[in-house]
Amino acid sequence: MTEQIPPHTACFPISVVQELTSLSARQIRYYEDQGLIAPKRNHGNQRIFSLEDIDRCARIKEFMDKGLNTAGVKTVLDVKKQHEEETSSLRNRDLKKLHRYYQETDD
DNA sequence: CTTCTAACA
DNA sequence: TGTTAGAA
Repeated sequence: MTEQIPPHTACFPISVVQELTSLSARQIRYYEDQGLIAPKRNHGNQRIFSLEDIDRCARIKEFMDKGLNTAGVKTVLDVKKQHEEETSSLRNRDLKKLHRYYQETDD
């Protein structure tokens, strides 16, 4: 009865996002129009957000409050994503090095 | 009652 | 961005 909710599974209505992010429904829908978020829809065409979507909304709000427009937010988010991809690929290289090291060492 | 879209006093 | 009308 204490199962956790996978961050990527969408199951929250816009009202929950409003309470958790202090954003208005208007702003949340605007973010979607601008391509900043892509929440799923249920059979009634209502938006359903995942924890990742909500977290993204909160981060978008931070930048918007700092005066960035939607284009600026897109850029920042893209740069941040690229940085994460780079660091992960670097970790993979380190893992490959370790893998080689142990293959050469253990015999 | 809640959410959606579209439009504008 | 807020708000509102009308539909779902």
